[in-house]
Amino acid sequence: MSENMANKKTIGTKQKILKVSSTLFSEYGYKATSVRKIASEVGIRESALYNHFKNKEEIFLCVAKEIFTTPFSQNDSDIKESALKGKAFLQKFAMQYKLLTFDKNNENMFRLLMIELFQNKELREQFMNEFHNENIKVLSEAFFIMMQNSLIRSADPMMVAYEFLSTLFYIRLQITLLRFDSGSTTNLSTQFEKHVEFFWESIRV
Amino acid sequence: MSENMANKKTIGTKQKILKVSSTLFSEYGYKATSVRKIASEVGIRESALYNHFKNKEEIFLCVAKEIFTTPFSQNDSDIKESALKGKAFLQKFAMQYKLLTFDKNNENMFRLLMIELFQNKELREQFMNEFHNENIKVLSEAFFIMMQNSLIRSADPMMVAYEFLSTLFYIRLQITLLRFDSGSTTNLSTQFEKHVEFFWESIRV
DNA sequence: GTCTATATTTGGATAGAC
DNA sequence: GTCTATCCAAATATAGAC
Repeated sequence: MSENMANKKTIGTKQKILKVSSTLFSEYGYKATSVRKIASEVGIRESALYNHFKNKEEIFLCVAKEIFTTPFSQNDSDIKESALKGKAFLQKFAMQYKLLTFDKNNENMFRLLMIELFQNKELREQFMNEFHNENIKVLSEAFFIMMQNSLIRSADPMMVAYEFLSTLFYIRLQITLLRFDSGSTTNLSTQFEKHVEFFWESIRV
Repeated sequence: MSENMANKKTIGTKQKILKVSSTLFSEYGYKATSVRKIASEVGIRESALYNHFKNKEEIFLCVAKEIFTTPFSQNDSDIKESALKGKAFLQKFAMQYKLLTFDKNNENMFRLLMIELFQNKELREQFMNEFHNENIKVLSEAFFIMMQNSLIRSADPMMVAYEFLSTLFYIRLQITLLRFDSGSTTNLSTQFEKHVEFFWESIRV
């Protein structure tokens, strides 16, 4: 409780290191981010960093841990209920996805994920498990329920989930790319909604 | 003509540098690939590299140039003809995409693109233009023709193209990720075909 | 916990002999 | 064109004073 405020200096520094590192790693990647730059932006000397972290990699792992901590899923009973709403469920799901896309912190973590995806085997596995499989699971359960209730045409629920998710991912990637260059995303920002519209027309009975 | 064979040593070395660099860059990215490693794998000293390229960046640019040189498009008359075939056109397009996904050289270039996408503004622009827009253009023209001929339901052709392309991209990314870890892609390898099946059912009248 | 100073490694690049 | 030798800069990390 009082740990948060107790010796603010220590905790503050460690948190500041993580915040700065998070920004730098997600902008330049692991290799191109030097501890020098981190220390400099935090406002301390490099040697002082090592009072808080064993080495550069430990800082990175600490930052990377947050990539997949975004709670995003709904519990099972929630799904069953939501799925019965058909299109509204898809809208809700897509809106959550859109929210993450435009959330500053999630945006950074998504970029970091993309940058390090082919450099880090563990990230690849987490991407597959927690990013892909987790979403597929939720979605295919929902689509299964919709099929049972004849809201949508009959098909492999996993396949439908895959189709729905892949486009969400692609939209997110494109938006993140544009925002990285401070480009306008006005055209793309409605893409999530359009996707739901198109997709619902594609599957409804 | 005889340039290919004339002084094979010189040309051979330059080509070998590019080949080795291509592999290393697409595995570790620009920053994490050292000229030392390149020279070592080529079998020459670092200093000898500089007889062929001005510096490391020039090597990279030379390699990166090949990312978007994959001929993939068909000419316009071809499209009009193919589009009339409806589903067969989609199958053909998806098969070309699949071929690129599993082609060793294209696979490397795709990985390099993904690794450097957020590190290199020019690559981002090329990705948007030559990778995304080019495909969207071809596809939306085809879908437009299909709509005119009442082969598919009426909708925004660009939107339909976007939906079709995004899933292809996602499949490619997943397969490339799995293959990087020497994982099995048997489940995913039929995903392209399944995608076409599902998508055609979604849009046909 | 932070600083100065320093050790050590790695990486990009050049000069000049052969 | 390639080699040896060398330089210089940048980066990770540690030791010890304050």
